[in-house]
Amino acid sequence: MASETRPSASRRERPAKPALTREGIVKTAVELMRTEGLERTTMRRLAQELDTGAASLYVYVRNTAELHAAMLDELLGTVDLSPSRGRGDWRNGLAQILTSYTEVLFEHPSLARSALVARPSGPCYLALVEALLSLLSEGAVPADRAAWGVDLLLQFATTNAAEHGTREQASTAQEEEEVLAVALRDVSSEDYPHIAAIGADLLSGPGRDRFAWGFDVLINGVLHTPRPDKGQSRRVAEQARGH
Amino acid sequence: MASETRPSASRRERPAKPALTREGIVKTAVELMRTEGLERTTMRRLAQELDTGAASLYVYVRNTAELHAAMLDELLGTVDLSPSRGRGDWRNGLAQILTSYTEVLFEHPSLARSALVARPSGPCYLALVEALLSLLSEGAVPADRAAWGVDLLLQFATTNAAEHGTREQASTAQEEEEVLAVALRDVSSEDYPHIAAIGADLLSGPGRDRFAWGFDVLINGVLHTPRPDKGQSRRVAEQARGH
DNA sequence: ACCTGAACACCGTTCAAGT
DNA sequence: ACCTGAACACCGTTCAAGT
Repeated sequence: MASETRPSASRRERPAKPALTREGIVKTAVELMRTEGLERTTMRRLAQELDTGAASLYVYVRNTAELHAAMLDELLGTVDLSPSRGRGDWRNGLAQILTSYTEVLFEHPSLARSALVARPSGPCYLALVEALLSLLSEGAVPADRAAWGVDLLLQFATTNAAEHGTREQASTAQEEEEVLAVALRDVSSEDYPHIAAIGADLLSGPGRDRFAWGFDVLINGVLHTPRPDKGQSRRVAEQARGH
Repeated sequence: MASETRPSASRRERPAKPALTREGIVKTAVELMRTEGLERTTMRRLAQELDTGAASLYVYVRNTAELHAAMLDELLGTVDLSPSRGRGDWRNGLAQILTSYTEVLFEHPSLARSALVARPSGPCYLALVEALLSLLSEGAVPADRAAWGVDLLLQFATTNAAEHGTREQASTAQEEEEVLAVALRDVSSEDYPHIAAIGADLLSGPGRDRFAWGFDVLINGVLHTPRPDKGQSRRVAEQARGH
């Protein structure tokens, strides 16, 4: 049955076994994650996809954590940073970039989780930070607050993606959310008066609204909160720079 | 050699194999995590500690995720909620509770990570939420903002614990932080002008100061940011309550 | 230098069989 | 009802041996 289009006995349509490269490994890993999820993107499974043994991967990648970091930076390359060049509406630009960032991670919550632990430092991550800083400076946010604020914004967006997000894991998550909803509804108004009074509003609203509100809270907070330790911190920073 | 104090041949000083209970399993798991870390607190290892087979645990616990959730609630029982009863300084009380929460999770970053995914709903978690809500209401924070603000505060504290935190994993984390520090220092000031200008300040300051500043940002932000969707959200909440 | 097979030391979860 | 051993289907990582 159309056997002349099948060039070899190997799986899929890969015609010949391509030479291993770090980049090829990482790209295959991202593709595998897209189709089967991070859970199934194991060294062994990935090696199988590349028609080799798991041990071969260790020539190019130190361990699983490093692989995940490289995959994350690859993924961050798809974040839309173009709003950082639109003059005028810095606040909206920030929201757009963070929304794009969230959307990218939303499809891979487990990778978002690993981003919380292993701080990325690849080129795409740096470009993202640069874009956020440029918009904050356009908004006249003092540089010292912007330095720490970027972290807060990215932490917020990353956590959001790690918490919610799609994939099969969502079924379990939704189940747990229902357990929590029931627990909140059945709460004794004697033991937990405030919870009982607020009730369902603790969980209400679509994620989009909560994200938008949380983003505004952060921006407004940064605008209203000077860094208290300016003198000391500047000294520390200058020491780190070698002054 | 003092063989009369050794009551049986079983491991440790457990004199007789105690009956399995859910509570006993969870407590043993927490103890095991304290001594060997969450990574080694596996079903098999835990069963070994309880002198039984891994399969027996599945009578009391549905799976590993549920075990982790139960362990987390057990741990949350040690968070100091007493500042919620000190009238007057609500803001400081909030900071104290969140600091205690962070400290508890700090010793177990991997559990903090799982708290980001599997929303807890145990009694100790509810008590924590209640304490935070009571202080926010003392501070005259509008109830609708408090409802969403609690989430933001807990998310912030949990993420902080998941990111930093002690244990052996810290060595890898510190290494990655150094990689990032080098990347930031060597950044091209043409490609990344803002990063180059701010430089080391992006990573400067002790975690304590960043936490305190982040907390202030959140509180100030909540105080300055009304929820935009009041009407619709209240309607949804009332529907959920059955009005 | 790169690649491999085999091994080491583990996992979570299920299930038939026992008590 | 509770507990068990054994099995199933996997893991990450290392290492001696090959090319």
